[in-house]
Formats: sequence, C-alpha cells, structure tokens
Amino acid sequence: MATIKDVAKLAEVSTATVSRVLNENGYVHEETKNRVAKAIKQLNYKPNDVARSLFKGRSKMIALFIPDIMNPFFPELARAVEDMTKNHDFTFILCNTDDDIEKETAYIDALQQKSVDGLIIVSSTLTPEQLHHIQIPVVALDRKLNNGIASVTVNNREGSRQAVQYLKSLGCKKIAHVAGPEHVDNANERRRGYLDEVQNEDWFRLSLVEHGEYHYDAAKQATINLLKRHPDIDGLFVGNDLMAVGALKAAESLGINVPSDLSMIAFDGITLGETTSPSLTTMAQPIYQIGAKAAEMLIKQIEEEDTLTQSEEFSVQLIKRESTRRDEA
Amino acid sequence: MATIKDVAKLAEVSTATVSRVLNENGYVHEETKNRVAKAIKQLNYKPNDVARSLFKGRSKMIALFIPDIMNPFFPELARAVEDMTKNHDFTFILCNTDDDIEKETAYIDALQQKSVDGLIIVSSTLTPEQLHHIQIPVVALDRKLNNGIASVTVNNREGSRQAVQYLKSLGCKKIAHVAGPEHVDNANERRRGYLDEVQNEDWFRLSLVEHGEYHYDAAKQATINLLKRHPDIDGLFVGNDLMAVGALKAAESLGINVPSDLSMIAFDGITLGETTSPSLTTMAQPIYQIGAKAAEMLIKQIEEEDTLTQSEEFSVQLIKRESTRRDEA
DNA sequence: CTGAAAGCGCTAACAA
DNA sequence: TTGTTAGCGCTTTCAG
Repeated sequence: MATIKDVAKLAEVSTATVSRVLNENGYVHEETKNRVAKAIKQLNYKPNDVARSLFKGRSKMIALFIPDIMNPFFPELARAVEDMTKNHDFTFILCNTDDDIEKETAYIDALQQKSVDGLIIVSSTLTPEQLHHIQIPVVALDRKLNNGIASVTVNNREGSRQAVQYLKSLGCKKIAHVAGPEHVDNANERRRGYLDEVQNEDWFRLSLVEHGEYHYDAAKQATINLLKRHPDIDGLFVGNDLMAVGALKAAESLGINVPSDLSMIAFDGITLGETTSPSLTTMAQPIYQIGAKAAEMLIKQIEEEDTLTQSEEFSVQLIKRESTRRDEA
Repeated sequence: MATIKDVAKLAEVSTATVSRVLNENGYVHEETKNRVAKAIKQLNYKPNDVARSLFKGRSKMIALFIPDIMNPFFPELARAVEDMTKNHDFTFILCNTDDDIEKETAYIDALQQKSVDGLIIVSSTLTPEQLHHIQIPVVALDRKLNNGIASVTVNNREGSRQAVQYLKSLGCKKIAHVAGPEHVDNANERRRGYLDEVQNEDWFRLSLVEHGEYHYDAAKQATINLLKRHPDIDGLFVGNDLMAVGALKAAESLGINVPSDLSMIAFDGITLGETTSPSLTTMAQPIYQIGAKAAEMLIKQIEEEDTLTQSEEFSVQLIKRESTRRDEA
C-alpha cells in the first residue's frame, strides 16, 4: 500500500501539498496539482482512512441497530438506510441486537471505540442510562427512544384504528387482535388503536386480544387460541405482516377460510405479504422512506453538528388484497 | 473521552505501562497493575480502536458481501457470520452488492482503506482482476470464486439430483425445472443436477427448463409459462425456496393443486419455506453451519496468516413437507 | 519491572 | 503557492 509519502516523493512535493490536492482545499498551483494527480494514479494511491479517522475523530461510518434480521421488515429497512448512507459516502454497519440489552451495550462501546459517527437505532430495551453513554448522534427508528432523541416512526395508533374500521366496513361483527410484544411501544400503540375502535362494542371482550411476539410461531399459536376460544370471530387485526403469515396458517389448520369465514388485516406492508395465499391486506408503512429519512436526519446531525431533536411521523396506507372480503365499493 | 495519557497520569505511570496492562503483555508489577486498573475504571477509559488500528494495520473488522438482502436466505447466512465474528471479537460489516460489480469494487476499496481484516464474499460477478486488487484474506461463500480462493459451498449438483430422484420416486412422469440466473454458478450446478436425472427420459424437452432469476416475480412468471406450455407437468424442481413461493402462487393462479396435481420441491431450506401453504419440500442447506464455517476459516486466515486455500463442501438434506405428494414409505 | 521516544498515515496550523 | 512541524492515541523497541 502506497502512502502519502510515496506520492509526495514521486511528485517531488511535500505531503502537505498532496493532502491539499486530495482534499481539494488550500491553494495549489495547477501544474503541481497535475504532477501530484499523476503520481497518485501511477501508484494507485488510496488514502488510509484509519489515519484520517484518528486525526479527525470521525470515521465516515454509520451503524444501524435492528432487533431481528430474520423479520423481513428489517432487511427492507436496512436496505433503505444503506442506500442513503452510500449516497453520502458513509460506510454502513448493520448490527443485529436480538433486542438484547447486553448485545446493544457491547455494540455501542465497540462502535464508539471505532469512532463511528452516528447510530440509527431500532430498540425497545435501551434504557435512558445506556443512552446516556452514547456520545454521538442518534436517531430512533420504528420505535421511539425515551429521551429527547430524534425519531422516525409511523402513526401506529391511527393506522390501527383505520385497519379495524376497514374490517367493520366489511361487515365484521367480532374482531380480534393478535398483538406484538408488550415491551415494544409500537405494538402497544397498535393495540391501543384496536381498543379505541372496539372497546365500546357490546361484543368486545379482553379475551379477544392475544400476544404473538412479532414472531411467526407465537402468532400462529396465538391465533389458534383465539379462534378456538371464540369460534365466531369474523375479523382479525394482526400486529404485523410476519405474524399474519402465522395467523393465516393457523386459520388454515382449523379449516377456517380466509377471507370468506374470516377477514384478516395486518400491518407493515412488507413484500412477503404479496406472496402469501391469500395475499395480505395490510396497513403499509412507507418502509423505504422512513429508513431513508432516518439516515438523512442522522447525517444532517453529524455534518452540521445540529442537535435539534426533530421527530417525523409518517402515515400508513391501506393496501387491499385477498385476505379480506371484497368491499361493496 | 479519556485517553491513555489521562490514565497514565492518574496512575502515575507511563503510557507504556498502561498499554502493557491493557494488552496483558510484558512484565508489570502486581501493585502498579492494580493502580492502573483502578485508574482505568475510574475514568471509564476505553482504548481508541482507531489509533490501535493505525498502528497495527488491522481493525478487527470483517465484512460480508451479499447480493440481495431481500432474499431471506442471506439474512439467515448473515446471522451465522455475525454470531461467529462476534465470538471472536470482530466487528461485522454487512454489504449489499446487488451483484453489481461497481458496488462491489467500491466496497472493496472503501473497506481496505479502513483496514478491514478480511472479506466473506457471495458473488457471481467479481472478476479475477477485481479479486487481484484484494490484499486481505477472502473466503467465498455459497458461490465459488474463480481463483484459488477458499470457499464454503454445498453439493448443489448432487443435491439437485436427489431432489429429482425424490420426485421420480413419488411417481412423477414429467418433471420441469425453474432455474436460477445463468451467471450464478450454483444455479447452473442445480440445473445440471436436474439434467443429469432427466435428459435421458423420453419425455424430456429443453423447454421444460425456464429461468427464474432467484426472484419471486420472475419465478412466478416462469412457472406460468412452463405450466401453460406443458399442462401435463406433474413434478417441478425449483432452484430455490424464494422462487418456489412464486411457483406456488403461479400454480394456484392456474387452478393447479399442489401437491395433488403437481409435486414441487425446492432448494435452500430457509425458514420461509415452512410458512407457505402448502409448506415447501426442499433440499435444505445447513445455512447456519456454512456461514459459521466461512467465518471461522476467514478468522483463521487472518490470525494465522495462513493462506492455505482449503474448500469445504457441505451436504444438503431432503426435508419432506406438504408441497410433494406423500410417498408410500 | 518501567519509561522515553519513535512512528503508524494523515491533516492543519504556521511559516516562508 | 508550498514546506515544516506537531500531533491525533496507541504500541513497541530499546535503555535503564
């Protein structure tokens, strides 16, 4: 690996001059600039980013924390963040945390030791105390973080209301809910949205809610419980698409036809939802946009050292597919 | 951020001594060691990895190149690699390349400038020339890389033969194949395995093979073409699970029942295959093991500077599920 | 057993 | 317009 010294020697200038043409700052004579450029090309010189980072205290790296790389929602999100970071010449680091606070803390330390410039975090477990240890810009994504930390989320509660309303508009008379984990704020918001719409119905019982942990297996089991307990359920709002795949399987295993016996609507709008049979009606998040927005906000914080804590909330959108009865419209 | 100097000052020793206790090398008196340890704790000192990297020329980082983060096979693989790298105190960097040679080259440069210690690469596009630019250890995963580069793969051809044999054993009389992209070696191996088994059958035609690009949409379309062209197909070997989801959808759209009209077997063994209706019979790769093995091999190369080019080939295993007729056994 | 000092490769004052 | 130099934080000879 050629160093800046080699280039300087070959071009017969000082390393400072090479640095100047590299970074396009300071004055440098056109002619010498050419000489340096030629030397760089000739040696195929690439600046050492580590040395640069050491000096600057910054690394041009950004990390994204996700709780579960196996839930397709997060790869889609990661994709968006990665694209955006690349556009701004940052290197992207993906960290899978399993929502495990120890893994999160370990990552936070390791990354800060590497002078990573900023963090985009999807987490429900990080405590204010842990967050206090973070000395670099942070943006919360998908789930809010307690403190005054910038965040990008969607209108989970309102979106869920709309989901249930749609089920009602289809004529559903008894609507159940498979909820996400209780420690995840967006899961609670979605549950609350469901409750907003149903708690005053005379058919409503608390036993119409089961928790499915945002996992396929748990959701399948939860749905089976629900459908056995209340065989007359004709509408189901599932907390996310991944769980809905399990719910679909559950209904099938009980001989319940979706959508003719049971209309099902979910949340997220991941690609997977188009591929199931029946395909999933869902409240779609603008996944790519929220990921991109979070990256943008973070980069702005990094580059402008502008710590104003803005928060963005996007809207979800109903996508009608095959898991719900046709509406009359 | 406290530096080693701060620690040295507080402990009333030189930075060299602090470094010694940090790295547990060289002799250092028990008593001074304690003094230093106390100072470290007191200041909550964490060594700066960038400075360390600059000195050592290594960063304790490993990158994984994958072509498509949206194909669930790769997150599963990434998960394995990540776990293993973490066990060895490396930081994991995931790079999504879209099988785009320019993105790959850009990543290779960027990562080497950051003194990344090694690369695990899933790629079908990297040329020997590009590979020549890589100055650090590399392990090829899932797909071989032309040169004498270590690799971890599975027995694609033999596994595919077994898949087709299984279809035959079920009584299938006309077996088609939805193949992966032509530029991907494992897709070709799988196609070859299929051909090994069918090319001497009197019913065989080349038109029983369609390409599905390892994508849901393309595979769905390919399957529709196939089934329209040859309505008497009663067995289908699909190049991977993701495509099989599309194939399932295609069959459904034509009113063809799987498995009673058509037995379908796929390849990969991703979790998604358990969740479809019907669930997928498939030749399962030991995904976690191959990812872990690749990481292990890479780390060994890095730490022992042991460039011997070994290659590992794992075996796939038939998992019988619902997309194939019950066998008599 | 411990410290002084050089140097990893680069950038940014400060001089010239 | 260019060069000299100090220093980012750490590790490692080399002396002592």
